[in-house]
Amino acid sequence: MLQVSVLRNDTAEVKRRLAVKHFKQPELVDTIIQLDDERKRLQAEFDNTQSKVNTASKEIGKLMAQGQKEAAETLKTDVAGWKAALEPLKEQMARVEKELNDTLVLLPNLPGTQVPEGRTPEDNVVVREGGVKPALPANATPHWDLTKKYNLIDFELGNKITGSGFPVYTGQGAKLQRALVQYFLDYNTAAGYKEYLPPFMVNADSAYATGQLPDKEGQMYHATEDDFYLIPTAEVPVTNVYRDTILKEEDFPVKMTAYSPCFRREAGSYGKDVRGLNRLHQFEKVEIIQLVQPEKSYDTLDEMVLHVEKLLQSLQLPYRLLRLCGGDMGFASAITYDFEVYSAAQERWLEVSSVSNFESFQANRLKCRYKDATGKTQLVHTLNGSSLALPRILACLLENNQGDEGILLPEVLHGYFGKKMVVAGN
RNA sequence: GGAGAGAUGGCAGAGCGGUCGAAUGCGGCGGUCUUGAAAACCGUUGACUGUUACAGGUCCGGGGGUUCGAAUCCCUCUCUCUCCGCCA
Repeated sequence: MLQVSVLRNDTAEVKRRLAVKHFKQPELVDTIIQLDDERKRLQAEFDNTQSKVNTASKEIGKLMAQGQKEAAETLKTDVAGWKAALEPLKEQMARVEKELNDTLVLLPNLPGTQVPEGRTPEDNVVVREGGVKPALPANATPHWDLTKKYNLIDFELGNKITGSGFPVYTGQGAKLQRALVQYFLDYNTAAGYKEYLPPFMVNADSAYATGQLPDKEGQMYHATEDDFYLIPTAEVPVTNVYRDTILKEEDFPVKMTAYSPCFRREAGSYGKDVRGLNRLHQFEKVEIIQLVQPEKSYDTLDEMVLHVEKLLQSLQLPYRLLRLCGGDMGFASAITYDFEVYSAAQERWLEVSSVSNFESFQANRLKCRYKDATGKTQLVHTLNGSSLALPRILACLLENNQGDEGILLPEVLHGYFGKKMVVAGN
């Protein structure tokens, strides 16, 4: 959520930047400022009256102590009049504040100046590519056949137990998942990220604080009996570690990493996008999160991008780095980089990581602040990224490394997996 | 699930319905002293809102009520702790 002060400071610039995100209702900016003016006016009026009540109440106390009953009674009559005036003011304030807040949450974060114009994924900018695409024979096997051939994943069994999009990993497949999670976590903690194992369900306050509510309500599974939401990413519970806190300078940088399963309803998805491991309702992911001072957040963003890039390099997968255009970015993000890996048998790029700087947008809802050197409290900047989402990494590892003997894994995984190759059998 | 106790400032811990945004201790910050440090002593130290600045307003787990006035009384919800039961 943006701060009203930002909107007031340079209204025209705010509208220009909202246009980059293809925000349809720039007039809401003016509405918000008007509502905020109204809020202040009502607050001032309310405060003045309340002040009279408070002063008079103290006076009554003194008069009672001195035994001046009748003077006290007179004052009580005055107070009753002021209090009657407070009631409608209170109602108006509540109404205006709700409307202000409801409108404010409709505004997406402002895109940074580096964000390219554009509407669709085609408008994203390729920053750089790395790795080497493997030379596979024309009849290379897609991962959904490889998982069957090597008995790694049983999609039909998942259908029976739960439904489509809930695969069951078996044998070598399950072990490879575990190996990847462990490798990613070790890689992150070695870089100074503190490991968390968070709850996989959150309450509405937490979902609201990171921006899943009210924007993406329909994308989360909701346990209505207890009003809990299954997390769509570890970002939600882990970022909420610092909800309602005030940090000190020496607490920075706050670096956190967490593994979690992620649950997404993915309403509206279909076709080749959902084939095999491409898009699931439950998948595994390891996330990295940082909270930093505002002036450091763009350096931190670069650092996180590099961190993920090196991880991909260590897996020896061909990848590319994209800077997302305004139309393809998330609601809360000021700038987002995506990493895609090349799925050689499908001959398409698959997104495996998304690294974003939210600036103070999330922190404002989180109420996560810090005291700067001058003693002033101000909002922190939050950033996060995937390192990494497992299913598509797995898909690429299988497809790109397939051979007659089996699937040769990158060296970094040999220790974690216990052997070099995925081979036929169970 | 049953019975009881509790929720106060960074922490610990007081708080008769009015003079309580809140004693005291610890911690933090500033100073005196010291070659430096420690100790001791003095001062200072919550958040939000609002104002050019002051003033003012709100906040003692959340919500509601009684009262001229609530941290203090009543209702309710949530959470924590102790005991019992059940349980991976």
